Amino acid sequence: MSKQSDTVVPLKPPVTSRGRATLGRLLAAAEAEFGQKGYHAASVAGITNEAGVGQGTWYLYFKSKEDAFRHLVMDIGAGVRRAMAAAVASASDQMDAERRGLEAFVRFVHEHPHLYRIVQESQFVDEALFRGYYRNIAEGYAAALNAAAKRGDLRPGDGETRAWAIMGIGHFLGLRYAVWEGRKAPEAVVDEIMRLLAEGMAPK
Amino acid sequence: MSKQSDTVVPLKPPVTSRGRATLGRLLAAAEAEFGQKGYHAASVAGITNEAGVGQGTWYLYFKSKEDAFRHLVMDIGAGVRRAMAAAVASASDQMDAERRGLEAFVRFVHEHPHLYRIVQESQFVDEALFRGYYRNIAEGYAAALNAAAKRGDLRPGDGETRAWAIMGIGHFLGLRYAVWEGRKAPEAVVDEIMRLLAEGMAPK
DNA sequence: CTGAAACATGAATCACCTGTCAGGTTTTGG
DNA sequence: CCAAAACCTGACAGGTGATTCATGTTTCAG
Repeated sequence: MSKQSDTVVPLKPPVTSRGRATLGRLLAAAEAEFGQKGYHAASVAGITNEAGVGQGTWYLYFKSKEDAFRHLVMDIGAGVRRAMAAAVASASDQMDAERRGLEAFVRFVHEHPHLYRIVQESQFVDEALFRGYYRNIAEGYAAALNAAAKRGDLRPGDGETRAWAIMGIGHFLGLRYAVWEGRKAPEAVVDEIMRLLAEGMAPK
Repeated sequence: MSKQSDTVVPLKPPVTSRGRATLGRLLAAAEAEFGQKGYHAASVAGITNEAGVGQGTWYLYFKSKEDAFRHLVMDIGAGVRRAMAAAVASASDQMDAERRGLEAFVRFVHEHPHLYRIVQESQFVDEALFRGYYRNIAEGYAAALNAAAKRGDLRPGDGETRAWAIMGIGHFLGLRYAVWEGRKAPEAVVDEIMRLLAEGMAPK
């Protein structure tokens, strides 16, 4: 079913401005179609139709439907990491970084409403791609948490487990608010989450 | 694309034991096929073939491919809630319930490896079904957390936000260990998560 | 034992999809 | 301006898939 992700071939960029415009429309249409219908239900005909080009044009820019989908997933992953890294850069301490990261993530999802569905679908297209998406995020995150713990910015504890746990919290936060309700997370909710992350919820 | 979930018609159970056996094989085959390939890539022919029956037989038991899928999602949701409720029933206090619930969830996923993919796919088949799956779990959970806070078993705080946050943690815990590695979560990992939930990670 | 109800079949229908290709049109470098 | 390169097209070949249906076979109450 799914080919290995190392078969990805970078698409050579178009040379003319007409070509760049066409590619741009195709990418936008593909993101919308894949995001709305999922990988298998999305059709190349639907995408090219929405982009306003002939069906054959698709194959000037992508090796196949699967190839394009893979690029989309990797682009999205890179975008998430970039947005969060930027948001966290100016944090004063690690707990501040957590809040900024969480908010930046929800904001990114809000701006890329197809993100969840595309990433989720990737597991049916290429399992390695799907795992890689999360592992890439988790890896850098775990390292940051471990460094923070070492420097006393967090209580001692395993950064990897913490990273996956907080990713889970962020995932559902984004799902509920950005994806389902099309808005950013209410401040009270982020406050409550930060309280949970900072002090837990066990009675004293 | 996706019909409303209120059109679900309960399938009338077969009368003879032969019929019940056939339905059982069909359901098992459907769960495996949908779980491995996703909704759209799974085929009725593949399912009936795996179940060892003719293609037409499928339509004696299900109104359509979509109808069967819907039933599968609802069955899985009910199973998750039942397993977790049972695990939590004997807890001594709320933090104990958290640990038991988390472990029960990962155990359930471990025993139902197709759960994640089937639930994730449901959003492309019927969005309301997908949201309902999580909302159903969250609702009861939030109520339990609020009650625990009221009785002093947890620090004061919003149960709903806590419920979604902990669901997120559980989701990624199940994904990493039960789904990806086919095992239960290591005790050290659960310990670390419980520490995070109980006391947080901010420096004192 | 028997007739009606339940259950089973797989070929056929109709719809739709990916990827290709022969034959255009548009853009660009010189 | 002009030839070469880039870009575009949409019909078509070769498939797959969901659902129906005419024709059986099996089960069971009476």
